[in-house]
Amino acid sequence: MRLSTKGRYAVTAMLDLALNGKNGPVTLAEISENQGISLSYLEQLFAALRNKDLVRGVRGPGGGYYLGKSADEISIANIICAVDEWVEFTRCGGRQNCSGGARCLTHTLWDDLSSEIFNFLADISLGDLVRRNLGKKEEEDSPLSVVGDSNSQAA
Amino acid sequence: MRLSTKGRYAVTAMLDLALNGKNGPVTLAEISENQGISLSYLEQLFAALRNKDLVRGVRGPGGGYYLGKSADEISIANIICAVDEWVEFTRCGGRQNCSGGARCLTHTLWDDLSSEIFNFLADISLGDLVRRNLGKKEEEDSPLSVVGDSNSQAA
DNA sequence: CTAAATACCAAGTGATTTACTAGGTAATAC
DNA sequence: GTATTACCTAGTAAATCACTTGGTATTTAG
Repeated sequence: MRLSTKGRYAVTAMLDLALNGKNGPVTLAEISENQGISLSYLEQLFAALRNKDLVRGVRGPGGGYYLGKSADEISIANIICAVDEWVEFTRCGGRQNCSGGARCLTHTLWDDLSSEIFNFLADISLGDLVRRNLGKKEEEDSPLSVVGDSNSQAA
Repeated sequence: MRLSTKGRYAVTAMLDLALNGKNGPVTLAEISENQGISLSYLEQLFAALRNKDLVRGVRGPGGGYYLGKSADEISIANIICAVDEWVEFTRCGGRQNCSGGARCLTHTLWDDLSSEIFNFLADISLGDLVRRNLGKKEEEDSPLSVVGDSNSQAA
């Protein structure tokens, strides 16, 4: 699993689309304005998202983008994998002199960890994030946050 | 949370160190040989790890590296944060015209998600991975894997 | 005391990625 | 028909990646 700023841009843009696309398509110009991402960069990201059927574009005036499927069917892992091409880390494709050595021991461990992270992100859907956000908007000061307090201990 | 190949190199190297460092220090030359990582690149990674007290170096013949603390006290998040400098994603540092707009809504959501991923990795220690690996070595074909089958569905 | 082994350090490098700009073409609503 | 939108291609400065080169500092073995 590769998790870079590019993936964050994509997740952020998709979140914006999910939040604002309730009635009618959302233009990339709006997302660009909302999220402060350059229009052309968004076009590149959405080309990748379109290839994976995560979004659907409509041309012409009044056009824009819809989600390609329901927000509940789109996981964060889907989004990140669409724009951040998966790169194979281990050089030994199972074969080679690597098998059996101490080298593949850690490779296997890393692969397991990698799967765990992937599954973690695959379990969170765009719909989850939207509901989470709406809940926050309405309760505002209710201490019932699903995601924990998240006072940026991730720094 | 930034998760790139650089972080994987660091985690892999630390895993190698934890597995082979039971008696006496492990040299970077050994890790380089075991894991197929260039010696000088390892030196750079270990410089960062040393700064965070995750490893301790011993010079001279018979020298090498020890873990800076017990494997149970070192989380995967610790390792990745040591080598992959944390980059702030949102441009609005809380202030600015951003607050209140639809922009910060998704920013907040991303921050929450980011925290979740961080906490997830902060909950896995090097010691966990080592025990996981030893378990696998001894049971080999027992279907009691802690991490699931992980037949690379993360691809 | 000397030589070898190791950590430690600094500079540079080609390849790739990032986020962007520029300059289009294609389809559609009005 | 014209404006608006998606869609496409090429290029680019800056950063990052993984590595090479060429050292210096410290410690052990002999």
